[in-house]
Amino acid sequence: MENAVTVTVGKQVSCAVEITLRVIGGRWKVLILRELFDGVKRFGELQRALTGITQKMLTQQLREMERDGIVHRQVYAQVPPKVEYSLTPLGESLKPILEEMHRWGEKHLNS
Amino acid sequence: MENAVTVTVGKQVSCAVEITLRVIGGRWKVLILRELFDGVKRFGELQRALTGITQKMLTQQLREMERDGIVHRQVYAQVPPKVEYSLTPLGESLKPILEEMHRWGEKHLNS
DNA sequence: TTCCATAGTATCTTTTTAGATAGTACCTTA
DNA sequence: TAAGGTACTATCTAAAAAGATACTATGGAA
Repeated sequence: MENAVTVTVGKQVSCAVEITLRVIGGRWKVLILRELFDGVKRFGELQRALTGITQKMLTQQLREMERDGIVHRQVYAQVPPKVEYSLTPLGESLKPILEEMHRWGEKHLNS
Repeated sequence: MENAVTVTVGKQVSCAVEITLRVIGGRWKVLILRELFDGVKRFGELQRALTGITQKMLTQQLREMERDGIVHRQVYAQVPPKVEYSLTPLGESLKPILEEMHRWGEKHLNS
């Protein structure tokens, strides 16, 4: 958290915390992560679990998470299509953060 | 992180993690927090430290953080005005999360 | 032949978030 | 009398994120 680790300035990142925030930020990513901490899931399973998400949003978020290296996408050459999503080791390494955030959120609720 | 702690559904929060994300999310809050982990700061000091932030944004973010109970606002009845901002104990309790996020962000940079 | 399931794309609209810019109040000092 | 310093508020605009809706491909089953 020291200023020494500052990276870039301006429109860019000025603290490494911002990188993490970009990776897990937004309305859906933490919820997707929660599902995937459970294990491998298919596209449709995720969609059913995340009530309210549109296909477009789910696809878009999963693509970003893949690009960020936290989600692995496994396509099976079948019809109808089958695609499985899972966490990469980097994705798994977010778990302590999410757990801390979860505890904090609960505490905040009752205060 | 268990589904048991789920709170509300729909437009509302479905996991406690989302609460934390709301409190620290956005472009500026983590940076403001970083400044305040350093100690008490005046409005102008914060503005100078956060290169690029507008007064409106700084005021707005600080108000939200105050409403969320993580920032304390101390007004001195002087002219010209003097207002000091500091973290509440609840605000301080975010430090472990931000530290974890910082470590993760750094690791992600070099990978 | 038509329908179904799955995992998408493609557009368009709405909502949210952020930024730019100008104006305010008040006492002190020059 | 005018300017300065501090911490704002008020509008308006731009950009980003999210949402709604419709469309696609493919092979097997009815």
